[in-house]
Parts: sequence; structure tokens; C-alpha cells
Amino acid sequence: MDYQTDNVFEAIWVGCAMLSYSVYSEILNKGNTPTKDSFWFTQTQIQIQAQQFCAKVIQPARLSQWTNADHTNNSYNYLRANGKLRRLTARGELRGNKEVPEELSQHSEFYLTISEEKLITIGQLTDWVNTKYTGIILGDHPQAMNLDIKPQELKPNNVSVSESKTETQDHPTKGCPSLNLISYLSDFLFKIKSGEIEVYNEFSVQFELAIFLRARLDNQYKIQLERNISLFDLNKSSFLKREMDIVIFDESKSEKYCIEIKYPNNGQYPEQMFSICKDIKFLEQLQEHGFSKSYELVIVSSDLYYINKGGSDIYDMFRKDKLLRGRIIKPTGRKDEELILDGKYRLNWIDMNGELKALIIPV
DNA sequence: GGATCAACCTAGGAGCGTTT
DNA sequence: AAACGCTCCTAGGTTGATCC
Repeated sequence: MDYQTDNVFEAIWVGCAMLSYSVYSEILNKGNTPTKDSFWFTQTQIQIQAQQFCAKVIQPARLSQWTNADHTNNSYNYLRANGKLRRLTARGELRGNKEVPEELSQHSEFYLTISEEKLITIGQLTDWVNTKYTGIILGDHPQAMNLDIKPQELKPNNVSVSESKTETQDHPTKGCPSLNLISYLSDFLFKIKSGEIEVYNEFSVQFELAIFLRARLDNQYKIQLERNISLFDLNKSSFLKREMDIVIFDESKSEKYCIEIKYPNNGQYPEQMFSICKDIKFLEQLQEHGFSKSYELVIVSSDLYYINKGGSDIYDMFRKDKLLRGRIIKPTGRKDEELILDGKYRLNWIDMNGELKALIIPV
């Protein structure tokens, strides 16, 4: 089936990629070698090509501003600018941030017509951009690619001996995690307990934890807040949420960790319990998509989360069994929302200051 | 042809009053 | 007290008119 989209921006990316591929093929056919200067086009060239794939009008502003990574008010980083010329952003050139349309992978089997006798699928075109094209564009700056570094080539994190109490690997098979974040989270909770760190709502936990981690982790790790999963080229339609509370990753993104935080202090207990389960399910989804290790950090100030006062379903899991698992139905409203946890998660509450209790749930 | 600006749209979340 | 649901606000995204 021929490729068509109703997404103007996706059409621009595909249009520019196709132009680039055509130029590449043409140069090779002539027996020449393409260089990084071979792929600059006018906006109009890209606009006309993109319009072939999209019924909506491709406004000039889409190319000059919104998809232009070098424009201060852009929305996507699909193109790079050189005066009035544009070229496709190479893979990893902008750390993977909005370089490629999120939904593109769903169209990987669709065909583009390069010439009368030559067809290429979206998947093949994407592969070509990721490999050949990126190699040519970033050839002089291979460090910018950051895509093919093997985990064993990464620097070991230089956590000090005093900070890394138990440097065991939580999950030795996925993404080769070398950080034991449980150790850091335990230290963080200890500082709350001792009064050294004060938390008063969810945001304060989030920011204090980020500051705490930034002071202790090696510079090789980035710590970012409220980051969209598109940073890792993940398709939002496959996830319960889009934003990660705290995400920690290295330059190559071969190691990535997510920490979701809950600090409910405004009643609505069963809803908040379900919300915690939803976070855990989200972390399971991240694990399925290559995350090294993730954690749910919960801090509560009410015993209604853990004292067995009866109830059923979700109340039982939290208060009686202290084990989250299986099918969980949203306990309020129309009860038309449910999720199924793949794993089982024991709730070992940690005593904090006064009424505060905390949970660290590794996923 | 290309760039800029502003209005519009939408999803998600907070706040708060009402109902159970 | 807990749950519900409505309204408002905000940020991010989209669109089209207008200007250079």
C-alpha cells in the first residue's frame, strides 16, 4: 500500500528523507561518493515532496519554523537549517529529541515510489536514515551519534565507596544496569527521616530527590524531570502515561532508569492506590521497552494506606495482603478502567518521621 | 517563497463544592 | 470522611493570515 498520512509534520520528515535517499541513489549511480553537503534542499522542494503524502496543506511555516531544529520556536527537530536551505536531521544529532515522527514506525510496511521501477518501504527508508545517512552527515563527529556504544565500553560509574553500600546488579540482563538506585533511594529516605531533607508534597519529593541524585551520580548520567517517553523513541500509544517523573540515563541511552513518585496527601485513598498501581504498570511497560531498572517511590502520611480496616479488592492488596499483583480495577467512578500487573510487588513499608511511611518498589 | 505572529484547540491536572 | 464531578487553568500543539 502506498504511504499516506494525515500528519503534516510526519509528511515533512518522510518527504525530506525521500529526497535525501533519491539524491544518494543518484550520486551512487553516477559512480560518485555522496558527502554531507549533498543533502541540502530548499523549503519548497521539501514542501512539494511532503505534499505528495498528505491531503492537508503543508504550510511554509511548518518547514521554516515548527520542524526546524535551528528555529527558537520549533516543535520538532526534523530538519536542520543553513540559511534558506534545509536538510534532514541525522539520527542522534540532537540526542534523539523529536528527531523522528513518533508514529512513523506504524507505517513501516507502506511503500514510497522512488522511480518508476523502484519502491522502498518506510521501514527501509528509516533504516537508511539511521545508518547510511547518519554516517555521512555525522562522519566527522562520530561521538554525536551515541547509538552503537556497547554497554561494556561505557565508563564505570564512579560512585564513592561510602555512597555505594551494596553495588549488586538488580537486573543483570536488561540494558546492563550498573546503578543500584535502591541504595540511593534508601539514603534519600534516611535523610528525610533524620530531618535533613524536608518534603511536603509530591513536587518537593521529586525535586529534592533529583537534587540528591545529581549531587551523587557521575556526570555521565543525565537526570531529567517530567520527561516525555518520546525522548527514547517510544510510541506513546503503547504506554499508560507519557511523562516520567525522574529519568536517569547515560549519553548513549543504553542505560536508562525511571523513578515514579507518589506522595498522596489529599484523601481519595482508593483512587491514589489505583494511581500507584498504574505507575507500576507504566514502569513495567518501560521495562518491556528496554529500560534497565525502574522504581516506584511512595511516601504517605495516612495509615489508611496500610492499616487493615476492611474493604475489598484494592484495599485488601494494600492493607491486608500487602502484595500488589494481577488484575486491578479502578475502585471508584464507573469502574471501567483496569490494568493487569505482570509481576508481584511486596509492600514493605518503611517507618519515617511521625506518621510518614514510605515504599520503594523495584520494577 | 519564506518568515512571523497570534488565535485557536486539546489534554491533563488542580481546586473546590456537592453528594453519598 | 470519602468519593464524585464540574470548572478553571496551563502548557503544548495546531492553524491560518499577514508581512517582508
